[in-house]
Parts: sequence; structure tokens; C-alpha cells
Amino acid sequence: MKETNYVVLGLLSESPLTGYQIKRLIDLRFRFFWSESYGQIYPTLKALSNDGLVEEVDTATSRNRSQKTYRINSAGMEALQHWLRQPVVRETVRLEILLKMYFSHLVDANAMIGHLLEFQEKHEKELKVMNVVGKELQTILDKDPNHAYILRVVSLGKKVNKAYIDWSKETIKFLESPKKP
Amino acid sequence: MKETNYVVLGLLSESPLTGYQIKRLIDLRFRFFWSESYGQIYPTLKALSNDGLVEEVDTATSRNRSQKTYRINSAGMEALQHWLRQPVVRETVRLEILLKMYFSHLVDANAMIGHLLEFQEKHEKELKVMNVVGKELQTILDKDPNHAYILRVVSLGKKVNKAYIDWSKETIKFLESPKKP
DNA sequence: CGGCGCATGTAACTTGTTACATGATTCC
DNA sequence: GGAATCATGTAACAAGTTACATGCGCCG
Repeated sequence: MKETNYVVLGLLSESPLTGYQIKRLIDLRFRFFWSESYGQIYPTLKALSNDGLVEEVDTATSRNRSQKTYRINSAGMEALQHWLRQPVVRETVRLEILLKMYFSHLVDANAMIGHLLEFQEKHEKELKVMNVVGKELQTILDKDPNHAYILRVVSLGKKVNKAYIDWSKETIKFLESPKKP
Repeated sequence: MKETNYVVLGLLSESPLTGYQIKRLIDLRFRFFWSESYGQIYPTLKALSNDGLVEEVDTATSRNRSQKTYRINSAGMEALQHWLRQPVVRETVRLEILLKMYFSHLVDANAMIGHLLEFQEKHEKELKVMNVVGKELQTILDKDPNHAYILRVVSLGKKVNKAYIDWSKETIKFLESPKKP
């Protein structure tokens, strides 16, 4: 079964949510290591509901705003826990920038420098977010047992982003240094 | 156009190759940041050939072993160079282990420790390979202008793998430390 | 002569993205 | 009144994996 199911179940294990909220949470918290589109989330919620792992609570047309909130049930919790114990199978990394770096001797160095600057900026922003989130979590570490776990995830996010940033800087320097013809 | 096209063109820009060789090279050199299956490579070669970007040279049934070797042509080189100058669009990372880490307070710590040990071992092996490749390239740095570029790619591979390994160790320690109830 | 590596390819399937349609609410 | 955000959903498409079929050459 595809991982989308478990991302959704996992988030629902914390609190009942709508599809929209799930998408937002993934973008916010999992940005650096996971992503999902609406095209995956809504059908997944429907399937999970059909399989009896989640339940629809207050389809609030109460305020005439169509909104479906889903809650995980005990079967869903068990499915989630079962998956958590299974070996990790997915580790997908696709970094186009490295592909371009690998072949970039075929074009002018400035093109690659541009790509690297963009890459660096992107990950500097991401690192900043990680730092903020990390500090916030630090202050409320005792409020919830899972905060310490989330902090571990943030920790890798910081390390990887730092590695990306350092590497970009080094590589830009390398490309800027004059070559012997 | 999907990136598979350019991975293939890129490798063919170094020397003529068969589909099988392309697959092997990707697994060997790009392992930590890219992957392709035969189901992508063979159709891509066919399409590239139809589009006139590569040409089939010696379909060597010469030794009665069916084998198609492809060579890039000037149109292909241009397409490759054009792509190299375009902004980077793809950066896909999907680390199931972080998903599991995030929710692992829901199951026994030993399950997660097992996942982490496996992850650590995997990346220790990968780091070793990177170190070997790095040293080899270092000694033949002047033989080909692209060696220095490849070395830059290896450099990020090392950094990221080190980050993964450090993080695994830290996280295992964290999970092994006794919790207050 | 058996197994491994070389070699090609495809069909079925799963996964994932994009673009679009629709409409309410909130805030300026 | 108009933009942004909240909110749901699908259809078409693109990308990617897996499993399978096939067969040669080489080594022991």
C-alpha cells in the first residue's frame, strides 16, 4: 500500500482533520522530506474511509461551507502501527541540480553558478524555517511526548540543509576560479 | 520533457552506450541522487532515436549477441546543452524513515532503532563507495576536464551521507536513553 | 550443463502531477 | 467589490516500477 495512506493516517492520529488541512500540514512540516498533492490526498481519504480505517465526522455544511473532517478509528491506528513496525522501503532522491553539475562542463560556467545560487537561497530559507520550528519545539518539549521525536526529524533537516548550503558555496567558488586552458 | 531523456543524453555525450550500460552507469555513479529502471531507459532510447537526437550504431548481432549501441548526434548535444542552461525544476526527496520517525512514539522504540540501524549501515556503505570513487578521481584529475565536476558531485554525496550517519547514531542514542514515565 | 552476467524489451500497474471546475468566507 | 484563503473534487496525463519473457556467452 502506498505511503500516502500512512502519512494521512499519521496526521489523523494527532487530531481529526480535513483534506485541506492535511495538505497544509504536509507542506509545512514535511516539506524537506515528503510531499503530496490534492490529487493524492482526497482520493486517499475516500479509500481509507471505504476501508474502514477512518470515519467522516461533522461534514459541516453547518455553516454552509462544505467541509469534511475525518477521524482515525482503532482499525486505522492498528494499520498505522503495523506499518511503523515494517521495514523502510522507500528512499527516493532526485536532485536535478547534481545531474546538471555532473554534465555542466558542456556549457558556460555562469549557467551553473546561477542554478547553484538559486539552490543555495532555497535551502537557506528552509534552514531558517527549521531553526524557528526547532526553537519553538524546544520550549514546549514537555507538553507532548511526540515533540522530542519531531525534533529529531528537524535535526536531520538542519544537517542536510547545511550540507547543501556549504556545498553550494564551495561549488560556486570552484566554478568562479580561473581555469587553465 | 522528462529528465530521463537528459540523463541518457548526458551519458551518451561521453561515449556510445547500450541501454544496459546506461542503466549500470546510473546505478553506479548516480546512485545517491538519481535512479532509472529499464522500463524507462529502453523506451527513452527509442523515443530519442525517433526524435533524431541519437543514432543507432552497430546493432551488433555480429557476435550473434543482440545489442544496440547508441551514439549522440549534434542535435542531441544541442538539446542537452539547452537543458543544462534551463533552471532546475526537479528536487524530489521522499524519506520514509523520517515519516516513521515522526510518528514512532506510537510504537515500541526497538522497531525504530532497527530501522535506523539499517539506514545507517546502508549509508556507511554508500559513503565508502564515495570515498573510493573520490580518491580515484583525485589521481586522474587532469586526464579529463569533467573529472573535477564529477568530484563536486561526489563531494555532496559524502556530506549528505555523513549527515545521515551522524543523525542515525544520535537518534539511536536518543531512543535508547531511558524515558521518564 | 548450470548459473551468472549481458542484453533487450514490453505490458500491466501504481503512483503522482497538473489543470480545471466550483463555490463560500473573510478581510480590506 | 475584489482578492486571498478555505475547501472539495476529478479527469487527463505523465512518470515510474515490477514482473515477466527471451536468449546468448562465458566460466567452472
